[in-house]
Amino acid sequence: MIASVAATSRDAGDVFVALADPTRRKMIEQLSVLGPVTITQLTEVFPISRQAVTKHLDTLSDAGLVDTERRGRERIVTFRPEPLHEAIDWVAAIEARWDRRLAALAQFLAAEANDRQPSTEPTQEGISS
Amino acid sequence: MIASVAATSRDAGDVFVALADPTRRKMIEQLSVLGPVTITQLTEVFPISRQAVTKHLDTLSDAGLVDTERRGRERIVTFRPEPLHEAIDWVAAIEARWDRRLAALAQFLAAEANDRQPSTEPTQEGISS
DNA sequence: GGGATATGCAACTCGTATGTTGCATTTATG
DNA sequence: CATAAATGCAACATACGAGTTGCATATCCC
Repeated sequence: MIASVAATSRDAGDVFVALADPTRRKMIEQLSVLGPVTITQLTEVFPISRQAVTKHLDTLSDAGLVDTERRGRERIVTFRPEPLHEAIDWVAAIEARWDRRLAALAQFLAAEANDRQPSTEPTQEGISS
Repeated sequence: MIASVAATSRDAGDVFVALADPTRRKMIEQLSVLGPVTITQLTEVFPISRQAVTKHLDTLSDAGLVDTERRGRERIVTFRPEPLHEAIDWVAAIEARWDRRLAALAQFLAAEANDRQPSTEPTQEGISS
């Protein structure tokens, strides 16, 4: 099951890059409320040129966060929330590792307090150089 | 309740900026597994100079994702997962808005299908220009 | 004390992200 | 059909991020 990886081969990092810019975050906020809008309509909301908006949309598109569709002479931009899960998954994995490490450390300390022969050492308490 | 805002006044955007760089994400992954390490120890893991590592740590520190503490001639770097929640909260808020909008749209369409007098319109179906 | 180790500070290069402006192209419309 | 509207394409300016190197400072250890 290779599924869930788009054809244009995005990267989880692309989502973070897309979210790193405040203007793009505001764009996503707008799109999540307004629903599908035109590039020109979206430009009216921001104090930057239409071309700047288009570039931001390109970045959001690379991250899979927006989907565009030509309709006559205008282009409809639609928000796509799915890639946000990739970001959340990464964050969740980090927190899981951290919690696991803390648990292992707590267990190690408890074992050391009871006994003087710790059988199960935590993965690593810092690097032993 | 102004609480939970650090003294150095971070921004939720700082977290996204910190996570936007692949090297910094790998640093966080390392820190979440290794636990507190020295700058020099952390540098040994990456193919970049110590100064480059320090700059990344500064960015992570600005985001509140790491905490450093001087110990003798060395500096101990510790991972701080708390700010990650700010990022998750932002994402969750966006998804909530989107879902709310979809629900309102579905309700609107259902009402229009049954009756010809939609009483409760969705917030907005695109911009009516 | 003196050398080795760990870090801090500053200047510099290089690439690219952000934004602009000008012009061309396509489509809708009176 | 002629014009306005919406967008695409390309060149340009500017700022900042990522990384490097050189040197200074502080601390540990023999």
